[in-house]
Amino acid sequence: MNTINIKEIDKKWQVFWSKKKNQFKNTDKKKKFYCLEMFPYPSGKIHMGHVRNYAIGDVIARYKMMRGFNVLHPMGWDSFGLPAENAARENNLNPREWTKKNVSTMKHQLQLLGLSIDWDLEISTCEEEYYKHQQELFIDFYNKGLVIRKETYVNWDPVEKTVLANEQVIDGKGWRSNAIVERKKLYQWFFNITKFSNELLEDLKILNEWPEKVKLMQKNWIGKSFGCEINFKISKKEEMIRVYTTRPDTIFGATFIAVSVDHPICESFKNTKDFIDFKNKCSQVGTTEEAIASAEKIGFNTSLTSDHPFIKGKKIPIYVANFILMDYGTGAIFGCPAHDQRDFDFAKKYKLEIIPVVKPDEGSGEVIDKAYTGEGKMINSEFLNKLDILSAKEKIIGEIEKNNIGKKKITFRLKDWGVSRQRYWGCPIPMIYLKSGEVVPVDKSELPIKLPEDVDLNFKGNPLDNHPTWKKTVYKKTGEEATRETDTLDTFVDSSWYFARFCSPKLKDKPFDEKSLSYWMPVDQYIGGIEHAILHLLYSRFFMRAIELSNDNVKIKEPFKGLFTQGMVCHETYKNKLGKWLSPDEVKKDKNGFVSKIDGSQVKVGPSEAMSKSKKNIVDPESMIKIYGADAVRWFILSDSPPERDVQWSTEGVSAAHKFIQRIWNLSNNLKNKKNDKPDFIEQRKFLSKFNEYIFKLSELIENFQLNVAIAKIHEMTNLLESNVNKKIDNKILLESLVKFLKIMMPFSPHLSCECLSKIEGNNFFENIKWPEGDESLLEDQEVTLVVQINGKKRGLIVAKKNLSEKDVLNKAKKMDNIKKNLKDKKVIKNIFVKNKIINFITT
RNA sequence: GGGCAAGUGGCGGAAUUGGUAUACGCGCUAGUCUUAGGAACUAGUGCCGCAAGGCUUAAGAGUUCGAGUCUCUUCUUGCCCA
Repeated sequence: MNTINIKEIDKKWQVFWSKKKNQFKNTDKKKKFYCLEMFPYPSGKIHMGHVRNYAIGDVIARYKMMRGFNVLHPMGWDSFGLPAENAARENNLNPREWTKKNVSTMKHQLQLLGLSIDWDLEISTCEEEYYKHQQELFIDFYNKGLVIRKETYVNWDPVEKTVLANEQVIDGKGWRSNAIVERKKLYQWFFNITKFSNELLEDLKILNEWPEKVKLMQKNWIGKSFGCEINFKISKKEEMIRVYTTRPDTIFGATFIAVSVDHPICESFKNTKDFIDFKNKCSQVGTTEEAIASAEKIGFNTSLTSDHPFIKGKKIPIYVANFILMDYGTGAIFGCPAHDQRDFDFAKKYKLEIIPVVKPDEGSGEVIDKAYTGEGKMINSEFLNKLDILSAKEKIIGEIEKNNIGKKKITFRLKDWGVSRQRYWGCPIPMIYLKSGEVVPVDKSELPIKLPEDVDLNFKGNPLDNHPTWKKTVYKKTGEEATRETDTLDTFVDSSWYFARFCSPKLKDKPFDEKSLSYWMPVDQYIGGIEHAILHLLYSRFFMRAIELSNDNVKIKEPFKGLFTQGMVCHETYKNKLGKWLSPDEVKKDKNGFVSKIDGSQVKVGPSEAMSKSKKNIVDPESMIKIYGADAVRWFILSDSPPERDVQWSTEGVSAAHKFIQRIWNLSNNLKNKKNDKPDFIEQRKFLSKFNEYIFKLSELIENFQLNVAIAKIHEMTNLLESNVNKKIDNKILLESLVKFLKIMMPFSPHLSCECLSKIEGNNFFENIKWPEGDESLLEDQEVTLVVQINGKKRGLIVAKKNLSEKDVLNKAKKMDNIKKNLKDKKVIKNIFVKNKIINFITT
């Protein structure tokens, strides 16, 4: 036995593949396969999450290539973003330098994994060659009315001095800075994603290769709701307040009206001190639904009242309330405290009337300490009484439309996508401001609008705005002086079309070549983390539609045909006596558990959690590759758990994978040098039949993403091969099987497979590597094991040829000792026979 | 509070979709070889029992010749939304 030299072999094949530039280009242009993994942010080093993501993708890409597909498997860098700015500030260098250094480190690390990536297609979003085209797309979208500028309240992060998207606000705090978010009014650029609200929702139905879970999350995010607009007349005035509600059935329980602080009716008292104070109070709460829902409900009494549209003579007070947003619905609601928790809280606080209008099947229907939101029958509602909620809704909407005081309406929760960021390290927005106040796009010939290199990052606020000369420009059409937009684009924009750029990544004059795009798109298999289930995927779906709308030669709406979301990589956590986190490097296993390497003291082992810096439970991929080799690291991360679930990294596991690699190496060497025996044909046939079954199984498992099971089956194949080495089987057949086996392993452990195959088949083995085909005819003479049951209990097994008749099975079963014994003194009333599965005797 | 998953040995997990529960791997136990073992190999390993045998997929019920898988109830955990 000789030991495998993983370092040498890894390097040898990585160099070999990099020279074989077109390893994944197939001559058959019809069968294309675009395999894409979410590209990384160049934060410094790759982590195990990347390893898992790209190992999964590589299995799929290599498998498809072996199946004869023309495979596109590119990689790039999501390289704009705030961390570069922060790091640059700390280290006093340009974000570009920091980013470039990280890209080169991480590229090297990815290459150590032996991925089948075509590095000729590499792109980086912070390079002019990329963002130039993004600016072009921005102008195209603008010309199609898909880019709008509007003044809205934004989530203002006071530490980053920038605007955050709603989804970047977590628990009322900035997702990066963790600072409490404020509300601030600003002019912002928006992508008109709501134009496609309904389409984005409806087309989820055709994405049948997406996880149901992700589709559900998107559906909830888009949030289509049916409701109704109702005009409430302000008492003694001609003005109306238009409210939106999804519960028009509860109109008889309406005891107040609440409007947003920005509602037009506030115009008349907007300069009063009380109102200004109130408004200031409101602005301390973030703009997320969550922040608003959890904040204390406060109101401002306008002293106005409104006439209830269905109860003659009833007047209800009008409040301004902090939980009503101007950009959802109409910015006004009617409050029904009995059946909405927010309204209930509000009514309690301001001592407003609470009238129950829905009575549950049990109980009195009285609403005391909590709003009732369940099913029931209408009460206190005149002509709606006794109806259930749904019928009441229909009836009241009918009445409202008949009386001409409102109409049925569909509303979406989805809002337009604010893309302005007050930051340096992003794509400049190609718009200019004229002296007249007009805002226009720059001429396309002026692109790219480059980022300046000489910026002062220590300036709090927007560095581009602070730059002495950058924003000064000239409007090409008229020659007049103008000012540049100093905001840059949200980095989600960068990642919303990179998949399209990969189809023609070096093209100079256009974002993409339409022909290449229609050939490669959509991405056949997209792979990445579940954390991008909503935003990145939704934005990309929007972008593809926006591109289609602004380019007559593009006819693709959905960018990702298949989607797979992988789980996280976890590791046990360790704490010392003082409660301080210890890293896996700082502890070792002892007879009594884990102890500290430094002082030998006892270490408390905590639950396995997602690897994170704060818990110090990180394992560095590069050092693992150095110890165990690329194949073992890839092998282990795929072997232990289903890819969609979290996996636990363990030293034992990766070491076992390494031992397995060594075992295959030995097996391959032994079989190659084995002397030939006189074959026993029955033995041989048995082996071939079993081996053949695995070939079919493996294809199926890979197609279904059951990579952990695929690896288990490869282990079984190994056991089968090893146990047959010393049996009377023609060596040629064993060797042929070994070659097939090594090809099956290729997508998982390409270095090992290539090394072994090159030794068996010589240096040209790589020219035409195909996935082994199973033999249908061999499946026919498989042996099957039938279960013999008595009253559903297992009493014996019959190993027999496939498709044995009921009669034959029955005869065999009745001859078995255990069956004879158990059937004695009993009368068989019937038997149940399922071909190739079971025979079950039913007795009295 | 609502929605969606999931619950199988000491651990990660498998189960042809209603037909041998615990594949495969880790760990553990014993043995062989070795100067050594954190190497390799061999055997064993769900639980109870000396055995025959019995029991077992979070708990309980139901459908069925037959349930990890289907239905209902309860409990627990995770994720998303509020």
